Amino acid sequence: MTRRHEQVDVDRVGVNDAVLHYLDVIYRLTQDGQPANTTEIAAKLGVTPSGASVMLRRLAERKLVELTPYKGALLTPQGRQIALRTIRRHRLLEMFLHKVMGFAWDEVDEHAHALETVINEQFEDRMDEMLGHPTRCPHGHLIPAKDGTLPPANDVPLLEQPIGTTGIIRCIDTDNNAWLRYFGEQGLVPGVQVSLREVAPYGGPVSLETPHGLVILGRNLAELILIEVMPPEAAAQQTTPQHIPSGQPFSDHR
Amino acid sequence: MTRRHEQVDVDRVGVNDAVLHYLDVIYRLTQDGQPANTTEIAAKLGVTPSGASVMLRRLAERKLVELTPYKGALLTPQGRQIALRTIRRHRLLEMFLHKVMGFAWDEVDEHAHALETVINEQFEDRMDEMLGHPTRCPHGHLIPAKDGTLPPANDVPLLEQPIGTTGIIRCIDTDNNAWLRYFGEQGLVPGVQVSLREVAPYGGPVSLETPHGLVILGRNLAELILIEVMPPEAAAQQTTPQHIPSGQPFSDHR
DNA sequence: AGCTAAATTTGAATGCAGTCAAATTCTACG
DNA sequence: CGTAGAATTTGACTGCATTCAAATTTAGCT
Repeated sequence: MTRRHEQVDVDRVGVNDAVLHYLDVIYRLTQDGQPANTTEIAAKLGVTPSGASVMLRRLAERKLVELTPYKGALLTPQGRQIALRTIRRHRLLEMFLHKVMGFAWDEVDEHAHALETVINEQFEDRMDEMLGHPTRCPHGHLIPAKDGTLPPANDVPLLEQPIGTTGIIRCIDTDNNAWLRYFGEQGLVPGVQVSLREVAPYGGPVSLETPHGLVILGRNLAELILIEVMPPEAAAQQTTPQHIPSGQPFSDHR
Repeated sequence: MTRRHEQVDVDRVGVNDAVLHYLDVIYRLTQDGQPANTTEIAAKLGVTPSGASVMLRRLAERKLVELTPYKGALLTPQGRQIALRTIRRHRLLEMFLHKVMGFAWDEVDEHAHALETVINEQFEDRMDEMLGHPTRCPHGHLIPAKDGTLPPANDVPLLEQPIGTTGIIRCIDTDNNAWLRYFGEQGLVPGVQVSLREVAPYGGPVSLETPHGLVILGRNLAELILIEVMPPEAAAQQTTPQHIPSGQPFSDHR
């Protein structure tokens, strides 16, 4: 009966599936620093705004969110801690589903979502161990450490770089599975080297050079690519990708 | 939106976590053909008998159990189908947790229980495939096939055999984790060859010969061992086990 | 500043799984 | 065969997440 010293006493009554999903969604919506508004939260969770409103009040009573009525919700440090734990589990699960079980990267989110609130610490740790303590999910999002800190990263949006920039794709920042599948088909996955060739004006398409050839992407998709910029010298010589994760990491199934 | 042709339309509204756990428990309690009584069901689920009583009425309304008030509950064919699906998922999960993730056989039930109502068909199929379509869980219980049939088996209780009988352990029929751990320590796991040496009278201890030597077990534990009897000729020569699953299938962890 | 439209909250209600206490039914035994 | 004690069900209630409809607040525009 000794109390384990986790950061937050998550086992306290009242932190259940629903609460975890709310905190998860609020975390994602507040990453820009702005409070998450009720309608957005409701939409992400597939409930009505009135339902979300009621639930937000409950979360505020439990000191998991800081709620300014009619304005929006931010996470308290406690709420953030719990959210980060769920997100850690979600992303570890995605990695596990992809690397160990061979699910495609556009399939893992659905499964991980169902499992993230159900697995326990032992399961979490075992996945982490099996995967060699990964720092990113298959899409490239950072996996929070157990203490709630995020590993360092210097990802920048590809489209915010000057023409001619070369870098390694670090993240495809979307949860749209159809788009993910398309990115995969184009060879645009984390670890692959890309160079920004051309950006057509007035929201027009974007030309990228990849090891597999030239790729033309709509602006909306290209915006989702985050890279780590390579210094020009390094960019000049190296042309092979080092990693090639993809929708199909193994060979024998699906 | 085409409707998949599963046996039972489980996706119909009203089959949720709680229902699945009830059906699972009722299935186990009615395997002897006798109706499961309310108090037993309640105890297995950790709820009060009154709560279970109410839920049983609901399950009867949904035609998942056949309820005779004050007598007990049996599963309808529909209910059995759904229960078997959950049990299949539970046992596949146990196998997965043990073989793929390296959990000890006394740890897998807890995790599998949490996950069994959450995973979907795709996940189930993927595990099945990865494991090579196993027919038994780590403890030796049969894994129902997708169509709800049980694979053939000729397991018999070791203690119902005459002294001198030799066989292969097929199942350790308990969900008591402490006992499972002890069985594992004694080398009494599915696949291992045992011979029944001696049964002390008046409920006394039982002596077994295993590849690792002589084991003395209490009657209550020995009763849980199911074997497949070997013909005497075969029993005479072969002394090495062929399988050796155990709490620790891998070498590099835990 | 006023007004309208959108966002948000409130209030009343629902469905579900559970509790407790009281009433009912069953069963086994003298 | 009657009755005590156990098992079971019923009834009234709770907590939670949800819904819908109505009320309220906010924000944008002229």
